[in-house]
Amino acid sequence: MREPSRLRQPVLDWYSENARDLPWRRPDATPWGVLVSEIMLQQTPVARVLPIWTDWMARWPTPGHLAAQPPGEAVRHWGRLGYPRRALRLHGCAQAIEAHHGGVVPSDYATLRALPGIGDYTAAAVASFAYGGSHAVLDTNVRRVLARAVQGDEYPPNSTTAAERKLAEALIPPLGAARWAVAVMELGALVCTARAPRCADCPITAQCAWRLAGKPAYEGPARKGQTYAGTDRQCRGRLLAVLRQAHGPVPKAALDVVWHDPVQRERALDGLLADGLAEALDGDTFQLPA
DNA sequence: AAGACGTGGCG
DNA sequence: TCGCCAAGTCT
Repeated sequence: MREPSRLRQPVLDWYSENARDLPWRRPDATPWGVLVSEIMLQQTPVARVLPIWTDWMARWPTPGHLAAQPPGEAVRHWGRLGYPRRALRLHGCAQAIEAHHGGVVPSDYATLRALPGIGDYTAAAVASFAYGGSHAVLDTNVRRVLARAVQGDEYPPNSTTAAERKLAEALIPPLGAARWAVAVMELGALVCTARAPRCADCPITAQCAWRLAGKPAYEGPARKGQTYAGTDRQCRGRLLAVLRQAHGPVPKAALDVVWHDPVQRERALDGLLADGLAEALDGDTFQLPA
């Protein structure tokens, strides 16, 4: 990018006019609120996160509040957000923050990155959005916008490459890195979408390499389609739903009725136990982890 | 390093 | 209808 500002300024101006009013973006949002939102937003649409986040923050307004609860309560109030191991990891974050960081969400990337469930993206996002840090924030939205606008490809590579990271870092403005990061993400989420991009509403359509090339179809390897019906994942979801709603010990018979195949059912239950999402009181009774 | 890991809405 | 996709992380 010879002139990063050719890309940045229009996106920043667009964001000023089109940013959604999300609670974790408001001035009164705490670093804890930002961290909670980022974990919840992993692979999960904003609309589904909103009500869970609101309930969660009212219930546990600080890491200390959550850390004082058994992990099963985090899993219970995670509801049907999906990927419930995130609830366990968020609980782990709260405990680590209490035990090792004085109850304060860390502000530097490396410390955040060491917390459970916090990878490259989330560490960069929390450091940027909660503390105004300057990092390359590479999520699926940003990767797609850069793939199109700069590389001229419809989609980014299947996994993040060094080239993508280098490009993202080159685009970080000297001032206002966090606002730039959230602005590109928002553009990817609202306009430069995966399926049917709204190029007519795009602030950088004039300089978008992909559009200028005539929107050539994606050529890379097919992205892995995720099946769900009939999988262990679906089975685990059914079993965990029973435990979540139970508010107490659940006899095995109550789990047996939600999945027909006993082999798969046993495997899924063992998986939940191994993951710490459930625990056995005895051989025949189960509950969320206390 | 490919695959596991939830769930539901949309085109 | 049904496959694709959503602010990824971990092993």
